Amino acid sequence: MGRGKIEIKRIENATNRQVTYSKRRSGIMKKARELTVLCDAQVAIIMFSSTGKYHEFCSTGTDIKGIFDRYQQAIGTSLWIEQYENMQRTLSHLKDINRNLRTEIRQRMGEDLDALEFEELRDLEQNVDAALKEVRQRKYHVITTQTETYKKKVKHSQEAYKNLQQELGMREDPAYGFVDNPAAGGWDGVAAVAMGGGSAADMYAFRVVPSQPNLHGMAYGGSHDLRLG
Amino acid sequence: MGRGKIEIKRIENATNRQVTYSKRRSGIMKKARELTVLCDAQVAIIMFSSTGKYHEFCSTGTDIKGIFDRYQQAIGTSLWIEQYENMQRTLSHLKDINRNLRTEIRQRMGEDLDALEFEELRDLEQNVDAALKEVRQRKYHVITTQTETYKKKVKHSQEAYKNLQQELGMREDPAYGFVDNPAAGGWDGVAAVAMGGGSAADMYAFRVVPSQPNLHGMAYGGSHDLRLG
DNA sequence: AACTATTTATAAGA
DNA sequence: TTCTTATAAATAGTT
Repeated sequence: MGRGKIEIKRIENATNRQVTYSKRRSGIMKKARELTVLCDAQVAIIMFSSTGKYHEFCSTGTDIKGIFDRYQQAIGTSLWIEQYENMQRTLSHLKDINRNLRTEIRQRMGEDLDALEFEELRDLEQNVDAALKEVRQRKYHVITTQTETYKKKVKHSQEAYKNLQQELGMREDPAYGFVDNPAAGGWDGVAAVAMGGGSAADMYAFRVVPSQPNLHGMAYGGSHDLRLG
Repeated sequence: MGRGKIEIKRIENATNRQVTYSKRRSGIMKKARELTVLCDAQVAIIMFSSTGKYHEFCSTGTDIKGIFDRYQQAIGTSLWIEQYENMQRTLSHLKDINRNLRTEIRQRMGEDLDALEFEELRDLEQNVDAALKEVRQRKYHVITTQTETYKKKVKHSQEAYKNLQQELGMREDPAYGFVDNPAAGGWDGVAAVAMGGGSAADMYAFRVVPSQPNLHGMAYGGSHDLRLG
C-alpha cells in the first residue's frame, strides 16, 4: 500500500528504516486500539526499534503486568509465577512455624495450657523444672564469677592503697588517703540486684535476646502475633 | 476498509465481534511480523478475545519473557522485581523472627545462657519459675478432674453392678457377676502415668503442640535450625 | 511532516 | 469458517 509494492525484508537504509518503523508502529497501535474497542479484547504490545527505542500499547482497564499475569496463567508454564508461588508457600510455611514457636513459648510461660493432654503437661512440667535448674545454676555461676572478680578488684585496690600509703608515709603529708572503697560498694550493688524483688518477672519476654533490637517488637511482643502484608 | 465504513465502538453482535476479532487479529499479527522484518525491531503482542481465547506474537530471535525482561529494564520500575524483592525482605524478616523465637525457646529450656546478662538471667529465672508453678497448677487441675471423673465412673459401675446383682438375686442364677472393675483399674493407670519416671522429659519439645504434625519437624526439631530455599 | 498513487486490509455478503 | 469483492485504510515514495 503505497506508491509501489515493497518486499518484506530488512530495510538497509537506516533513515528509511526508522521512518517506516515510526509509520507502521503507529499503524499497529491504532489497529490494536480499534481491536480492543471493537471486539472487547485485551491487548498488550511491546516494541523495541533497532535503535533501542521502546514503545508499548495496552488496552484500557488493565496494564502490561495484568495482561502478562493472565498470559502466564493461560500458557500454563508460568515464567515468574512458579518462583513467586514457591516464595508464597515458603512464607506461609514460615508463618506457620513461627506461630507454633510462639505457642510453644506461651506454653513454656504457663499460658494456653488448656490444649495440652495430661502427659504433655507432665513432660512440660519436667522440662520447665529442668530448665529452671539450669538457669539457676547459670545465675549462680555468673554471680560467683562476678563476686570473684570484685573480690580481686577489692584486693587489688587495697594493695594499691597500701602501696600508696607506704609511699606517702615514706614522704611527708599523711592527710591524703582513700575516702571509700568503691569496688566493694559495686559488689554490694550487684548482690542487691541479684536478690531484688520480682516486679520485672513478666517483663522477661521483652529482654531475652539483646541483639537485633528492631525485631523485638515482633518477636517478643506480648501478643506473639505477626501480621505481614 | 470494507464495503462500508464502521464506527470504532464495541460490536454488539457476538458472532460478528468474534469474526472481526479473528480477521483483525491476523491483520495485526501480519503487520507486526512485517515490522520486525522490515525494521529489525523486537515486538511482543499478547491478546485475549472477549471469549477468553489467547493469542500471541513474538519476533524471532527472542521470546515473550525475553522481551518483557527487556521491557522491565527499559521502564526502570520493575513490576515483578519490586514485588519479588518485597517478598525476599519479608522472608528474611520472618527468618530473623524465627531465629529469635528459637533462641528464646532454647533459653527457656536452659540452653545458650552464656549470652545473657545477669539481670536477664534473673528475670528468666523468675519467669520460668512462675511458668513452672502455672504448669504444675494446671497439671493438678487436670489430674483432679480426671480423678473425679473416674470416681464417678466407678460409683456408677458399682451401682449398676449392685442393681444387676439385685435383679439376678431376685431371679435364679447367682453364678453370674462382675469379674473385675475396669474403671478403677483405669484410674490406677492414670495415677501411674502421673507419678511416672522422667525418662521422657527431654522429649517435651517434640510434643507440645499436637496439631499440625507436619510442621513439627521444623518447629520443634532438636536443632531449632531452619533452612529454606 | 504532508501529499497521493498504490497496495493492503477488511466489512458485508455469499 | 472461508471466499469474494467493493471499499476504507495504510503507507512507500516523493516533496
